[in-house]
Amino acid sequence: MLQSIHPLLTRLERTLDVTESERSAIRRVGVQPAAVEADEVIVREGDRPSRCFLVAEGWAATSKLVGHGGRQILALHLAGDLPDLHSLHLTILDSDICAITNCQLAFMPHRDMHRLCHEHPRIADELWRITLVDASIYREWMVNVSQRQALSRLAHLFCELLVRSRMAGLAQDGSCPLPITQADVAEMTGLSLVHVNRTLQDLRAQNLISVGHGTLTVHDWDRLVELGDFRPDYLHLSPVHAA
Amino acid sequence: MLQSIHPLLTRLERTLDVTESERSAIRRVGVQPAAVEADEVIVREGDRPSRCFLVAEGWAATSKLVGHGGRQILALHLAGDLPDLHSLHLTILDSDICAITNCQLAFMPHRDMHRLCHEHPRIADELWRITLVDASIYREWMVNVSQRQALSRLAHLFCELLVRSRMAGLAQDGSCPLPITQADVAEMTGLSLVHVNRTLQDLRAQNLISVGHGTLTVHDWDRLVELGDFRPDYLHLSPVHAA
DNA sequence: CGCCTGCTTGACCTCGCTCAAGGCCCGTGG
DNA sequence: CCACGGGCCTTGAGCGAGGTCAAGCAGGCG
Repeated sequence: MLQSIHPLLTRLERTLDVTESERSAIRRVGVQPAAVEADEVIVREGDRPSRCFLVAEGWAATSKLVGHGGRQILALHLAGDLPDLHSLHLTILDSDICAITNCQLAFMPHRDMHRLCHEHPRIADELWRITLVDASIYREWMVNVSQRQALSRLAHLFCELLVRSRMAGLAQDGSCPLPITQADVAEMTGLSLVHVNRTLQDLRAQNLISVGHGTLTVHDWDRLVELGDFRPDYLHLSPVHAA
Repeated sequence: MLQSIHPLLTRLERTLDVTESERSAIRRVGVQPAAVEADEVIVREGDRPSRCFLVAEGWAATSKLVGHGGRQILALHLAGDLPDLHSLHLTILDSDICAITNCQLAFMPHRDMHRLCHEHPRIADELWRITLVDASIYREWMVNVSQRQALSRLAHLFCELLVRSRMAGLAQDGSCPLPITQADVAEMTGLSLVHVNRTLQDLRAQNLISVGHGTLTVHDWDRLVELGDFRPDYLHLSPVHAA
């Protein structure tokens, strides 16, 4: 159990004004660190976990396999995210969560989390809120995959990634890490790998972005936002971050 | 304020073993009934509601407008559902919610809901869980619109509708109300109206279902499940209902 | 009777998929 | 130092699921 920098505390302080008594309660939540390799499955559909985890470093993804062999990435998790927070109240997992890059994780027992919630309703509310923001992102992704053309779809994804990276403290102005392959992008957007490739070339040719070598750089934010029909309200940023 | 049959109580008793003291606390949540006509907007993207509502009767839908004029239906709400429960912790709504049929609604002030949650953590947890099940359904819908072919996509939708209608006490064996137009189905599945029409004909021709006149009848549940790649775990039914 | 909403059909087109092959980069081992 | 292999990215060619446009039809209601 870390004393000075508890990962959950770090995360909560991003969006909540944590009091001193809350702070020490959070520190009492047990933490079991773990390192996983890229492509490793962290938790699997059908699991009944007794703990949940926070991504301290790296990228993870929630995904589902489909009947005919396809896979859909449903959510991306950056540093500070709690990919299976919902397991606190849903006993059986309905999707896989796997590491996209090498990750540092912090596992925390459900028991401790429940105690924390019941002793500190403000924290319970904030954790609840976090799961609601996740749900809001699902809604927007659904619109993305079902309504937007390939070009807008990728534009929207990159807009979101830049904003969220910035929130996680990973970006500098127009650039953020993008440690994913084109195949991953295909699974996030429901496009084929080949078409993702061609669409990326289109975005590059229009001088909107550069992607490659693990980095995304946005050259023309306004046009990318326009093209991607990106309105960030669905991220429910606190006014501080939206600014 | 209803005494004997409070709509929230009715809903919670479906999935929670409500104690006597909880019961009376729930009854203290103010209820303002309202009737809305089909196609009326109930709450709108950008609103900052100070109350949330339960669908007592009828069908409602959460939807978003897209840049180029399209609309995506993101969720369906049947009797007993709480379409904007997330407004308890997200101040600004990110989608519209509108009535599909004429609806009876029960509005409940956030203030009362928050008091209920803080005095009765089990209820707070159950309401949290309800929002998590909604999120799980978003995940599955995302898979549906992005990965399955039109035929499977509709099959999956109808499987879900029958199961959920049954949970809401609206179905009898293979049949349930389906008070929606083909245009609505198109907006739920991300298909064009024309293609929905043809795909429905295909489903009918295969003797899997009958649709029309406001009713859905499933003739061959097993084959429909197979075709729709339908695995109901994502609905997180309590074992009681899953049976 | 006439209209409006919802369903159906036909014809044509296109966005994105599939299959297949080739290129680039980098790490490994001989 | 070079050969080899494996990810990952790129390109070409052909095809098909589903979109779009346009029109006609059926039934319920004022």
